[in-house]
Amino acid sequence: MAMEWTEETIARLRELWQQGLSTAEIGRQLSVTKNAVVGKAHRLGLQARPSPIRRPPASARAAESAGAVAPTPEPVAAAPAPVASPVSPAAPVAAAAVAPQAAAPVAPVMAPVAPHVAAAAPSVAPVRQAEPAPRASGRAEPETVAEVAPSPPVATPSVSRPETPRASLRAVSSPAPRRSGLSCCWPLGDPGTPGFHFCGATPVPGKPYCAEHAQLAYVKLRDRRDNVA
DNA sequence: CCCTGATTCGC
DNA sequence: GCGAATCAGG
Repeated sequence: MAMEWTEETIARLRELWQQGLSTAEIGRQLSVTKNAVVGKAHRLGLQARPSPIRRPPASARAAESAGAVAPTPEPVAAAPAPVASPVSPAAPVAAAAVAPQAAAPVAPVMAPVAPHVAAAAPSVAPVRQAEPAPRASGRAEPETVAEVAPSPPVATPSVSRPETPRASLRAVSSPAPRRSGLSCCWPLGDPGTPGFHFCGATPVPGKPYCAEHAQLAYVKLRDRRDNVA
């Protein structure tokens, strides 16, 4: 079954994507695979993030496998093309925001809406709710940044919810790019069931959620490998 | 191994 | 349009 990309879902995708969450993380929150997220992001024309890899152009591989003839490599007027880095002209910002997983040395903190540029800068708030165990296990915590997660209003209606009532941190002054402007896209109910719907309340400016759900949405939690869905 | 994101291509 | 499969780098 193909995912039904509703306006709300797309809004969430956009929001999460822009927050700099990994595709996999976004996928978890949306209950789709990272592939779906990436694929959709592309189709939506969302700005590509610094890719860890570079792949040879399709044309190159196609030509190579298609008989290895390649009589006319460059159809256009020469122009050796400087190539260099495939990075977009908007480099300054993007470049500064690489490696989200190499971010915060210790406690990830909040930074709810901060563009992942800010997230990459460990210099943010000193963290008051210091997490005792940095999970010291060899490698550094990949899950950093501002991990936001809907306390599973989605899914798992039949199972219990071991939710820790640890809500805090509300997103306040944050110059997030205004989007939404329509209705709160906080999911309510079980996706796929008749009762499922989105909140629909008036969102706070700059966020896709209403005031109440924004508080729920921007809660930091460090590991949610597989709750939800 | 784990992770990441990008692209391809059958559906 | 969708996303699994695949690729490729860290």
